[in-house]
Amino acid sequence: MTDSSLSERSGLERGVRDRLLDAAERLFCAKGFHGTSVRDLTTEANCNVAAINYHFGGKVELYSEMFRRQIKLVIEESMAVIDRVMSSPHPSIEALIRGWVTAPLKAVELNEPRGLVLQLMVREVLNRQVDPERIFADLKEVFVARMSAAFRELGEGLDVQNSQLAVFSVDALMLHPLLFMPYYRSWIEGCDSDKIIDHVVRFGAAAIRGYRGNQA
Amino acid sequence: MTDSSLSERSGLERGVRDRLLDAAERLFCAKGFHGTSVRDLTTEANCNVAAINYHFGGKVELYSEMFRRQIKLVIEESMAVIDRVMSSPHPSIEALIRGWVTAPLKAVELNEPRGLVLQLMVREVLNRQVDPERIFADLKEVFVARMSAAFRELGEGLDVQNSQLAVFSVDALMLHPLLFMPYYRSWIEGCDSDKIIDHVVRFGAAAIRGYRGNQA
DNA sequence: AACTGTTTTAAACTAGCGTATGAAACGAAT
DNA sequence: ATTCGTTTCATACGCTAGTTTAAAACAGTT
Repeated sequence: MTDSSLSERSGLERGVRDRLLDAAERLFCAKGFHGTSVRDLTTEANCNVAAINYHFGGKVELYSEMFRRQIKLVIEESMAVIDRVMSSPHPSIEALIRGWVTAPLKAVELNEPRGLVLQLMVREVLNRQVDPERIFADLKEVFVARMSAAFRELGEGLDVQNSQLAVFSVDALMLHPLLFMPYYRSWIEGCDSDKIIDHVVRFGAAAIRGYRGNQA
Repeated sequence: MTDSSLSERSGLERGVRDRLLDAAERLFCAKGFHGTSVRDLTTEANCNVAAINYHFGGKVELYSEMFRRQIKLVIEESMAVIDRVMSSPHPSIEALIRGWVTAPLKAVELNEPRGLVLQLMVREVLNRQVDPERIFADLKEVFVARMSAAFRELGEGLDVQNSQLAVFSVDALMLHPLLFMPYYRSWIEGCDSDKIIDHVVRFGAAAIRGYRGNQA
């Protein structure tokens, strides 16, 4: 049996299964699904080609397994930020948005995995190698619900639908530079990640504040 | 010689070259670059496998050729919208944003090529099959410059950098539902494309209006 | 030491890809 | 009618992909 619990051992010497997941994380994020071959993966993990099929059943199964592991981390981190900001002495829309977008945008500027995974998430939704519903189920139930509730607390006058749309829109404001950072930097003079973060915070907060007044 | 001018003929009976470009438009948008094989393309265009290499030199060249043709259309259409709104009796930020985002979002809801190409553009930037600089050169020079100037005219108090960032952000507000429309519809109750368009207009306009006051 | 179930290995397999080739068909000009 | 450049065709090539196989290595149990 290919029981995953068998692979959780000391930590010093990781098993083939875990080494493959690590390799998948690095290579898929860097070169995408089609750009990464099973031979790339197995040489990176120092194991035989057959190991992928033995442990996971195939290339796509390894892919979605790695994906689930990463999404879980991203969601937990985001939830922690919401809790921290909302339980601070003076929570504000600005602080909430800043807490949300800073880590990913900084990460993508430094080519750290945290940012690359988010890029890959978008790429994945567009390329449809994996059923997205299975992967994003938690995102909807947990994150959108929690964040839109926070928006309703801070920006008075938002109803449920408006606040959910606002969450999507702030996500848009973050994802856009996350995907197109190089264009921001080369097309807009004197534009670095700090400038972008400040802009997103101001732009998003202004939108939420002014949203109510602009009915119809 | 593979002269492209030869292929511009009556229009009733299109040549192989044009049929291939049409097939490329349909198939690449639907299934992506890797998901579409040269055999898919040539059977869709009713021609021999070798035709792609003969007329374009290879699969990627056909891909970027189709891409250029589409981008040109998108840019021309967007510029026309700017001109129309800005020369109307009472131009407003709302009208400008609405003119910009309505066509693409409506198109993607109806699965029309206009919207699918925009999705493909994003996918392309992320997958890097083609040098993006070559494709997006016009976008920068023409569109961003023109739209940010319009923003400066309408939303007083914006400097050059702010207005450029605002253009990127409104682009973000449009691209996000364009990419994730299914999630909007299923996660947010009672959400259709009209609701989304209204939201983007209100959200974006409120952001630009309130932007100035929120300095630092 | 022999048995047992699991994991790893080298090698082969099948399928599909993009591309290349050389001959045949075509069309206009002489 | 012949020539000549262009286009189309059937077919084959070389390669790499993901997967499978069957034997060997391993670890734990009796």
